Amino acid sequence: MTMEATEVKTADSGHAAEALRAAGYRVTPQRLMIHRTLVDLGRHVGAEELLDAVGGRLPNVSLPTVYSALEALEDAGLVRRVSAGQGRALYDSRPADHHHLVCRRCGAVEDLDADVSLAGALSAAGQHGFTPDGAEVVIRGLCADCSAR
Amino acid sequence: MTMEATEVKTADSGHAAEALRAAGYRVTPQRLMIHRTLVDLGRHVGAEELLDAVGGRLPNVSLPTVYSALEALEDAGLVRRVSAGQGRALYDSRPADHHHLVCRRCGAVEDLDADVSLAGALSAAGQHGFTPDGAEVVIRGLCADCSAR
DNA sequence: CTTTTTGCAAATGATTTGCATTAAC
DNA sequence: GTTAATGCAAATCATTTGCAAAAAG
Repeated sequence: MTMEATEVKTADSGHAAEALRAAGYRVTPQRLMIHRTLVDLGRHVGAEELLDAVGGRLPNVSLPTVYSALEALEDAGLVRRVSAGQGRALYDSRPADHHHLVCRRCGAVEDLDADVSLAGALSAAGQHGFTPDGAEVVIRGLCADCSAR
Repeated sequence: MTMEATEVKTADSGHAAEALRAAGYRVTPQRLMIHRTLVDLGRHVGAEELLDAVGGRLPNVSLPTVYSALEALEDAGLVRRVSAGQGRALYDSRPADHHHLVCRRCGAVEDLDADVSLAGALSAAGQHGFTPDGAEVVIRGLCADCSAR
């Protein structure tokens, strides 16, 4: 037996709680549920959309709480904010660097797994005095749905 | 002699006018001046900042006109909108694909010229049913100014 | 017990829209 | 002349802030 059932609600809420604590944040049911819901949705969603999904699981969660939780989760390295190009920001439950496809028609953002060597770009960035945290490829165009129409 | 001086105010306003016309837009002094000002500024600016700069050259230009002109210019392929990650969008007078450095502290966006092969990423995108228009590398981190502090 | 987080309401800031007037074509 | 673009004022939308009550450590 490697996992205690007591006090552990789901496989990775323990991990999320630890990461929050490590980053100096308090662990609250709202933060855990917002994280879990984002993971379960498995796609890039905006704050309002996420609030709707959380609403069915925890009552009385407010939009400001969603924003504040996402900020804490991002700071704790559990979530990443993606600026799609449309007004609202989207949130991604995969914190590690990966590439994105951004639809110019509908604004959808999808993950793209591809092997690209960004070493050259990173070293060029360093020569500009820039200190990189991460790098990704962003491909703009039409998503499958919008291409079909 | 390859260029007529008559009716041509600056080296590329003729090009801008043609591109606008080709995209089905009317050519107005506001659109040309907004484009020219963005080119002259030579960096990534927001709509309000651009309005301020245009204000000294053409009187009574309004913010809605700046937004509408930028939309037309983008559609005509003369300008590119860059979603920095902060609230406001920034506009770039270099329409061709190129890479960006985005500062997570101050939100500044700089151009980065580096040779990166994105062929693999583009073909992976196609396999998702995605129709790419262009691709770039985005590097997040701290710009030279923010690194220094 | 102390400090952070929450929830609500209201504020902010960027961008967009409605509409009458003006300018392109 | 027709139709699109402008300028202004007002509306909209995402996100943030202020503050009292509740919860975390």
